[in-house]
Amino acid sequence: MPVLIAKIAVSAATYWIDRPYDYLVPEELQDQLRPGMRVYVPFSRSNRRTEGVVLAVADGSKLESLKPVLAVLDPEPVLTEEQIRLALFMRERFFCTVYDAVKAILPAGLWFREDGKRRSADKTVEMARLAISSEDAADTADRIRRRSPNQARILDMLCSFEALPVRDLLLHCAASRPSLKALCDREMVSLYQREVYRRPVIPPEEMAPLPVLNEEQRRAYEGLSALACGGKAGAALLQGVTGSGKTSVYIHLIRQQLDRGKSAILLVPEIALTPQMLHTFSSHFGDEVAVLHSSLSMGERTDEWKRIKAGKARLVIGTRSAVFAPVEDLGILIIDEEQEESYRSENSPRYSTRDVAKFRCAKAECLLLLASATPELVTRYQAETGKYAYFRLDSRYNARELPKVQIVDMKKELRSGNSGNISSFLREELQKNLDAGEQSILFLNRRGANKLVTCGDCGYTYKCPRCSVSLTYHSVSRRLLCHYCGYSRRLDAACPDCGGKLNFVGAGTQLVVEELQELFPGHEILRMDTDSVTPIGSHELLFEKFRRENIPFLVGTQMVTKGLNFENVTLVGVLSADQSLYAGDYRAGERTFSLITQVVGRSGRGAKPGRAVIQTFTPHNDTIQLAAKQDYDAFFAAELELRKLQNAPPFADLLAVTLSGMDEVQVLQAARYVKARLEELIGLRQASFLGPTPLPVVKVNNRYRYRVHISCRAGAAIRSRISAAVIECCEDKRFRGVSVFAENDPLY
DNA sequence: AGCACGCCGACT
DNA sequence: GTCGGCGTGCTC
Repeated sequence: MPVLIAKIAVSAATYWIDRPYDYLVPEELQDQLRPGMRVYVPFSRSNRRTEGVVLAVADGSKLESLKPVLAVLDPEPVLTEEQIRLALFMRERFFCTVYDAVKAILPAGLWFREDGKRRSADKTVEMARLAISSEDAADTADRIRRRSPNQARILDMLCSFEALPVRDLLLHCAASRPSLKALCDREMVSLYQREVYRRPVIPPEEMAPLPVLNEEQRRAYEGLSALACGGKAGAALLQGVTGSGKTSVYIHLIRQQLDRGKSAILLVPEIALTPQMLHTFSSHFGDEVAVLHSSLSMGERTDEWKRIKAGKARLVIGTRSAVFAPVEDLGILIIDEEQEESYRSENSPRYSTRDVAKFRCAKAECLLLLASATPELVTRYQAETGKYAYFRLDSRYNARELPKVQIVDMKKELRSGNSGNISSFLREELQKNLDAGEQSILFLNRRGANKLVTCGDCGYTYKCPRCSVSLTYHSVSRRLLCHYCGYSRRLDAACPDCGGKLNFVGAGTQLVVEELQELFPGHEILRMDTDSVTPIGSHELLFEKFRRENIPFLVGTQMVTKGLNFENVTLVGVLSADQSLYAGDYRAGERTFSLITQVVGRSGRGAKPGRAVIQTFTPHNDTIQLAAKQDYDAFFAAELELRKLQNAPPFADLLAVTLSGMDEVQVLQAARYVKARLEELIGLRQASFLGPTPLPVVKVNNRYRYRVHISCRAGAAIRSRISAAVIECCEDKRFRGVSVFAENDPLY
C-alpha cells in the first residue's frame, strides 16, 4: 500500500526556509485531504502546531521519517490549482513566502474558526421546495383545495417556482406556518437552509440600457472585443483622455463577456471606488456585480468572496486585492487608471497588481486591458513597440475644450514679497470666480498636509525619538504626531529648549484655508485631506455639500483629483506643482505629469470653459510645461530619452534589497556584504549595483534602513541569485538582528 | 523567526 | 549538586 505524502507550505516558515515540506497523510485523512486545503501540521523540533496549505499530494518522499498531518481545516479546497500556481509564481516574482502569497489571495475572514465567537457567522435563510414531482403536487393541490386552501396555494406556488424562501412563500400565499408544517409532515415539501450573502449596500436599480458609443469608442470597443473573444492571452492599452468615455467601453466589453458566459474583473484605484461609480455599474449589471474593497467589514468581504467563488457574481469590481477574486472563466481583466501607485502593495507580499493580472490572464487566455489618460511610461512603451495592442480615445465628451492653463513662477512671487501659498495671479482668478458665482478647487501636492512646529527664537523643531523625521501637529487632537511610527506627545506652551514662542509652519491644507479666509473673508471654504476625512462615504458627503451649496472654495490633497464632475467648477489651482517632482526615484516625472493632468481635468467639466493655474518654483521644467499643455505624447518622448540615459525602465528592470536593524553599523556591513555577494553571483556584466544607500527616512521605529539597488534585465535566473544572496545574509551569524528582503521595482 | 539543546557560572 | 545564562543550530 503506497504512503500518501502531502507537500505543504507552512505559515511558520520564514523566507529563507520556505519550501514545500513533506508530511505523511494519515489513513483517516486520505479521502478528505486535497490540494488547496489548509491543514495543521507539527513543525520544528518543538512540533508546535502550525497552519499550512496543501500544495500537492504525492505517493512517496525522498525523506526517511515524516511527521503526520494533524488535521484538515477545510471541507473543500479554498485554493484552486490555478491559485496554487499563482502563489508559487508570487514567491518567485515578489520574494515572499508561499504562505504570504496565500494570505494575499484569500480573504482574511476565512481564518476565523467555525467554533469561535470571532467568526463572521454565515447568515442563512430558510427555503422551501417540493419533495414530490410538480404533477403530483398540482393533483394534490386540486384534491385538498376545499379542505385546506392555504396548503393548496403553497403547493401551487411551489409548482411554479423551484424553491422559495419560506418567509416570501408564506407571505405570498397568505398562509401561516402550520399549513407549511402540515405539508412537510406529509413529506410533500422539504425545508432547507440556504446561505445568504450579506452584501455591501448597492441601491436597487432599474437596469440601464447599454450606453451608446461614439465612433471612436466603437472602434476601440470592436478592436478590444475581437482580442477578448479571440481566445488568446494578451494585453492592450486603452489610452483615453479624461472625459473620453472609457467607462462606456468597459461596460460594453464586460457585457459581452458576461453574455458569452465568461466573467470579468474591473480594478480601480482606492480613491476611485466611489458610490457614484458603483451606482453606474450596478445599474448595468445588477446582482451580477460583487464589490471588494478595503472598507468592507471582514464578514462582508468574505461573503462577497464566497458569492464570487460560487459563481453567483461574475463581475468583480474592486481595488488591488480584487485581482485575486476567485472567478472562473475569466474573460477580461480591466485595470483602470493603471499608473496609480495604489496598485502596488507596500508590505509583504510586495506584489504588483499588473504582474498578478498578467499571470492570471495568461492562464485564462484572456485579455488584460490597461487603461488610463496618462499610462505608465512602461505600458505606453509596450503598446508603442507592439507588445500590447494599442487603442486611443482622443476626443473629449461633447468635444469640450481643455482648460486654459497658466503657469505662475513662485520664485518671482517670493521676490515681490509674497511668501504665501497663493500667488497674486491666482488670487485675482479666484476673485473673478467668486464674482461670477463659480466654484474653484485648490490642490495641494502634498502627502501629509500637516503643520510643523518650530521655535521662532532658536529654530528648535520637534523630532520623533524613534524615527528620523519631524513631528507634525494635528489640530484635531492638538498633539504632535509621527507619521511613521505613530508616536505622539502633547505640545508645549513654549519652546522646550529656550522657552521661545512656537510657530506653525508648512503648507498644510489648514494653512491654505486660513490664507483664503484672510483673502476672501466671509466666504465658506471646504477642506479635504487624509486627516479630515476617513470613513468611506464621507468624501461623498463633502463633495455633495460642495456641489449642492455651491461653496466657492474647496482645498484638498490627492482625493480632489479623482474623477469627479462638478459642473460649476471653472478654476483649479495647483499650489505646489514641484513637490512630487524631486521625490528622488525615476517615476517622479510621470507621477507629477499624471497628477497635474488629473487636477487640471477637474476644471471646466460643465458648459462653461475651465481655467487652471499651476504654481511652481521651476516654471521652465519640461514636465510642468508639457503637463500644462496636456501633451502626453511629447512628455512620453522626452521622458523615454531620459530613461534611456538613466538605464531605467523600460530599458532595464530595477530591483532592490532592503536591510534594516537597530545597529546602523551592522546594517551597513550586512548591506555591503549583500552587494558583494550579488556582484559575485550575478556578475557586473549582467547587472549594475548601487548602494548601500539610506532610505529617504533612514530611521523608523529605531531601525536603520539601507538599500542596495540592482539594475538589470531580470529573468528567473537573476531573481533566484538575488534570493540566494538574501538568504545567505539572513543565515550569517554576523548579521543577526538585521532583517533583509528583496523587492521588485521598489517605490522610492 | 521560534524553540530546544547544551555547556558554563552562582546559588539553595 | 542544579538552576538558568545565552550561544548554536534546525525546521519535512
